[in-house]
Amino acid sequence: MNPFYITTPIYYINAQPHIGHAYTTMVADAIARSRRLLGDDVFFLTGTDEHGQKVERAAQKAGLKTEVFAEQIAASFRQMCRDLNISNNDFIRTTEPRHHRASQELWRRVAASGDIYKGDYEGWYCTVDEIFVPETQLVDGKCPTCGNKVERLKEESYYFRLSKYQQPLLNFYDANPEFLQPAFRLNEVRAFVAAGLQDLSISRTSFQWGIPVPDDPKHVMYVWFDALTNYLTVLGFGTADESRVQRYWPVVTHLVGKEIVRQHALYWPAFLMSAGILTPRRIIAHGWWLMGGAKMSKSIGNVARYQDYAGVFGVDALRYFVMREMTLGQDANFSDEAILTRYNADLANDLGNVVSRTTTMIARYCDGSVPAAHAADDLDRSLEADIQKTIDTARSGFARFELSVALQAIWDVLVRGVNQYIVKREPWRLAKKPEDRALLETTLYRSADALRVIAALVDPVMPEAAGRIRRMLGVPQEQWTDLRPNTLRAGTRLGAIEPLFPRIEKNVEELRAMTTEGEQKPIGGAGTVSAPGATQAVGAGVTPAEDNRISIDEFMKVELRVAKVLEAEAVPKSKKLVKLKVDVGNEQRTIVAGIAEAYQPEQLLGRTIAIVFNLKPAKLMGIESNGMVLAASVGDGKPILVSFDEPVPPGARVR
RNA sequence: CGCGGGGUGGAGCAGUCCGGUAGCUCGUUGGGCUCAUAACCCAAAGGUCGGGGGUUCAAAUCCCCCCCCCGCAACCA
Repeated sequence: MNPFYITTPIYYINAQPHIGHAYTTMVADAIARSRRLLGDDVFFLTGTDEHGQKVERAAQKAGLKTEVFAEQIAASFRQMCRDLNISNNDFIRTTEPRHHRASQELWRRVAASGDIYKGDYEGWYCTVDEIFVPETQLVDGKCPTCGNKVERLKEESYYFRLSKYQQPLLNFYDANPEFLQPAFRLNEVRAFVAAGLQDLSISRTSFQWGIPVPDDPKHVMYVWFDALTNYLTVLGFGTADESRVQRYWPVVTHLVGKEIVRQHALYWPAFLMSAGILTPRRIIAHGWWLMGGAKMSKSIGNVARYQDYAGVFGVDALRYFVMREMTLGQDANFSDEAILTRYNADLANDLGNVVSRTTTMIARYCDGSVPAAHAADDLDRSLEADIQKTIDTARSGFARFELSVALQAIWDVLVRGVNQYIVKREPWRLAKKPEDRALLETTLYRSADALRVIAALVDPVMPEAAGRIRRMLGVPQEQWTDLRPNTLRAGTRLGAIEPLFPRIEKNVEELRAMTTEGEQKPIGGAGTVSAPGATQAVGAGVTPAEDNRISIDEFMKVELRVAKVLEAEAVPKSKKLVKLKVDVGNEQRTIVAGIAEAYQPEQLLGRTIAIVFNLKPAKLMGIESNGMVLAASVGDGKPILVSFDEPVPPGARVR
């Protein structure tokens, strides 16, 4: 058996699992299942990434010991695997002893090649994103990515000589054009590497929640050094028995989201080259699910919960939807409308119905057992050719990770093909004439045989539904290696007939109400730390998390005042900024506001607005801003200024 | 000249690497069928493939220029 090793990223435990985690995991599962059906010896890994300052702090905030906090969130990821029928062979947690051992072993091997040295690191550190932010990238002293405060850190740090690997990496990319898919991602990474690489800081002394550096335990490893190693940990790397490393590592495929391509396609091969370990065979980078064309984000509140959709449509339907709808590498839209349409059209009307009509006719006309086929005519031969063609197309589609292509082929040729075949033969008419008996039996045999093939081909994507089709037909699970037409045995007794995917007769509004239930009540379960606000309507139903509340005293520190706009002009070369001069009663001041996309400068003249009065000054595009205008931010990002119904004098306090 | 993605019938997409009658799903319209989950089957309408130029016997596809949308970064206090 050929070995095959597939991984998901290990998921960082700063958040509950959502549709993005679910997507990656379901795709990896479908790939793993397809390989098993092709006869490969598959090892499929997922897990959780649990170290870092962010986790340490989140635990403190939740009032839990870090270990307990980590255990709770990890449990919800394990639960996700159960919920989604994931067939992983192992589940790694980076806090496990085996992983500490493996990470330290990798460190030692890298150190042994002379690629680790000790230095000092001083810089601005964002604890949310766990990165040092270059001075030039700070946005008014805050993290450009997440907008949170950064901290000045100076600490002793070990460095990895990443710069040494610039040329080896470029050579590696050139020699392995298939290493990273889709191809344009490799171009991006290549461009990044070609621009020059800085050595990478790979240890921290500023927190404890991590894996100690060998022989220098006051350092813990930088989270990515530790995290990436997980893919080797589970194979027994650094133990006495590395036979599974020998077997599976050369054939590894890392499935990742596009946001972590750099870590996997750049840092990881560099670490491995340094340690004298084979670089990964293949990295597949998928796109993101967008909600209404916009990025999913907690602040907009448009994060989809996989539980809601699995609850309404079933796990198999959710799996089918995400794999059919998204083209590998591209972003795609997740919407109630789209999943409802796919469900009813593809699963209920096409697949479910063809199973229903075929089994019903066999029950009615043939007493519930599969009849024998008789002489084949052109129509039969054409169907048989289509079945063979679909088997080939689907197998190669799965092998290339093009799940949507494979599924499309199954539907275009087979599911609809069988419907066409049935309509052309009109078995209900044949059943009325005894002299047509042979043709009737042939028709029903071939239809049922096609369903057997369909069940086998959709098995990786919809294992549960495939099983139900097989039970209705009375056939066992089959490997793809010997899958071919006409192997259904005549005389097979059908099982009980049941609707495979009942139509869902709901309109989009009803559906939306069902899929947004998550906002009304906490999810429950051990892993719940804070309720992710899953809401569709922007701003609706947003409730502050329990531990985000502040006291009245804290609020009163913020001095809000009424101001009147005296002058307004666009900031040159800027897309979002407007420079305002405002009257705040007893003084005038300049404020730079990021509202140019929503307001023309002349629209602002003379307006009465609300500002934060006691904000520290900040420089934006070289202009000092003294204060901040208040505006509502809505889903599409266009701010709407706060205004007053009655005239109010500039300088009045707002509270 | 910041990096990248995208612009294909009403909607959502495939096709673009390796030129060869423009394809799929949903929707719309008309017809057929009654085994089946008011499902299924057939047919039709609907596109100058963002715009312009070039290469070619032939361009959605290759080359050049331009426009628009979306991420990221620069500029959301």
